[in-house]
Amino acid sequence: MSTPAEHPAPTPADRPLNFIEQIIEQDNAAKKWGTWPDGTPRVQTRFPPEPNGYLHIGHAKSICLNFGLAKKYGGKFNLRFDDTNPTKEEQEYVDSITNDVKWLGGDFDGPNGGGLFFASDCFEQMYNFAEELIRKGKAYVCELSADEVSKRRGTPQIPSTSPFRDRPIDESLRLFREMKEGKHPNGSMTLRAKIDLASPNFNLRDPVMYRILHETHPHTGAEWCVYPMYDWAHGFEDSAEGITHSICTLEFEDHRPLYDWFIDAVNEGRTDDGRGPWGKKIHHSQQIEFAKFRPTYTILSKRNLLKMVEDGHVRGWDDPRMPTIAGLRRRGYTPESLRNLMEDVGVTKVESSIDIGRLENAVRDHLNKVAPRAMAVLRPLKVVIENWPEGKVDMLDFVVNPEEQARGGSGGTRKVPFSKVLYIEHEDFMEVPAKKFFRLAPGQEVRLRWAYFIKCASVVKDAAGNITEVRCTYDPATRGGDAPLNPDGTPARKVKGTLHWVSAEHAIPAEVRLFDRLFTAEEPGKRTGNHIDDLNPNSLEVLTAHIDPALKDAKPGERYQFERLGYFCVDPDTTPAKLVFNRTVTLKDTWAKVAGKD
RNA sequence: UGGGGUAUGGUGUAACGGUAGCACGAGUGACUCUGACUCACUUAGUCUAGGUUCAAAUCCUAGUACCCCAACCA
Repeated sequence: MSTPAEHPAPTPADRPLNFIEQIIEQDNAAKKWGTWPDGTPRVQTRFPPEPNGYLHIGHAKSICLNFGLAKKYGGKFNLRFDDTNPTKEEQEYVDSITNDVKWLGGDFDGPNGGGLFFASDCFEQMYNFAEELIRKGKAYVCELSADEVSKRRGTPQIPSTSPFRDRPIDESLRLFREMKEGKHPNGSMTLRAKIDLASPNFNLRDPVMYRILHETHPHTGAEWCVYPMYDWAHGFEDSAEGITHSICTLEFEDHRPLYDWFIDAVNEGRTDDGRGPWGKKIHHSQQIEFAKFRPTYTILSKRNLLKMVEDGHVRGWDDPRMPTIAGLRRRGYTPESLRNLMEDVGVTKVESSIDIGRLENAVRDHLNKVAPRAMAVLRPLKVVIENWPEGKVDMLDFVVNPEEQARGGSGGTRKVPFSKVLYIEHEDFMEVPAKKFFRLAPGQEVRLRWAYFIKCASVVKDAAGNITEVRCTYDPATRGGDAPLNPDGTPARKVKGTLHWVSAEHAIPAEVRLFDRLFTAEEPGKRTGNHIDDLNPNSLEVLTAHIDPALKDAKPGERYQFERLGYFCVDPDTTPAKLVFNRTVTLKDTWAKVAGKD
């Protein structure tokens, strides 16, 4: 199995608090948000994706952050679809997002879960609040087209204008109702908040609250033809769900005044006890912004990811080369490794980029602990053991997880067949060995992992001079891979190199997909403005490997370490007739570094 | 140009007027039946210029660099 042991994600209590935790702890100390029935200070967070694409590694940070906070402070975490724009949203995305959030551990319906929500469930209420704002003189229907609004936008110094700004309340109310009833075409009018047309913050220059969209919505069907804009809707969704800390990314920083303005506008004239002309005050959560997760050699904008899929640069949203959660999962990443990484990079307001190598390290780290080992040869070189009897098969003990063994566990063993004809990795042999190359070479002795010491006797080449076969002898006294012992118990001789191998007649074929990064530039598109120019033409290499027969019935999603090669995950393309593996990541390769220097 | 943000080793992050620390990377070595893992050591930093102070990454002043904002997207 791919996960023999459950490794809880670390919750380092000794780690210094990040700035959001500091805010929360101050709030908790002041009981700013009240308490849960059991007396714990209330903390409620949410992850609010728009269902217009697949989730990616950047979203993973937000999910881990928001869920992590709810868990740490005994609060609740909501999953909420911010589905206010039916022109872009689809059920497929709702499904994939729900799945990905759960997979990552964003347990919105577990013990720290507040539940699953849709912004569209609040449409009725939001609409009523919008009418209230009109009646309070804080919103008006504007009949400017998008183009005209743009033209009248002004500059930082010159205010925007709208000839409809001072239209009578009754007229706005009538028109807004007509908008809702479908009496006006798309784009003919909008509801705008009456804030400040001269504000240096353009978000406050009478932002649009509602636009007309005669469109079917994945969640509400044909019920509505007016849809709320993000700024108007978002604070309400938070309010309705009782969110305490509304965490978003940095680019929303100058939307915060608007976020607050809308809630304050509704609360104007309302009272705590609800005895006033407008009723009871609504909950006003606190927006907090943090910096995105930005890995190198990666694009993350949904638009560009969608284009990669549509233009066929990858095989789909879940292509193992994609930075999507679905892609990473298929590639073999574990939720634990992603959570650990997010914990590791921390939370700040500094726009920083994360070396993509840290992702690779994170998954190596976790898989090293949990992945069972196996042997597989990617690029075979035939080895014939000259002094091995024809037809003889030796079943040797193979330790399934040496890491577990090192930690005091059994590690488990299983049998692996050894016979006269073997395959080793082609690059593990050099006819003229380089400096410090302590693998197989003429006259040189190496260990075959868990098997025997072998020594290279001769090399067979084809007409073109390519090495086709290496002939070796084995030492029967080294069975199991241990050196013969001196009388005092010390090894009689040492070999520097240990190679992985498979028995040619027993090994089974499997398709193995080797991935490299999708882009060759640290910041794709920086050079030419188009990330496609930085695509790595060699991001996928497919070959047929010879693998340990014990993996014959491996199931999609299972993860293994192919010893000395890397971590591999069984791909869903696997059928009973054909195994397919994805290489998640290679092992660290110090030799490659050394060899590369010469 | 107006508004909103952010600057600490190569990277990510701590230090909240009092010894600039941690992690990753990199380098060296040890160990090793995975050139993996593990372990040890080394490496290298407060954007600039002034000022306040016994003492400044931290406070003040003036700069500089980078990011975001003028969708009926979120």
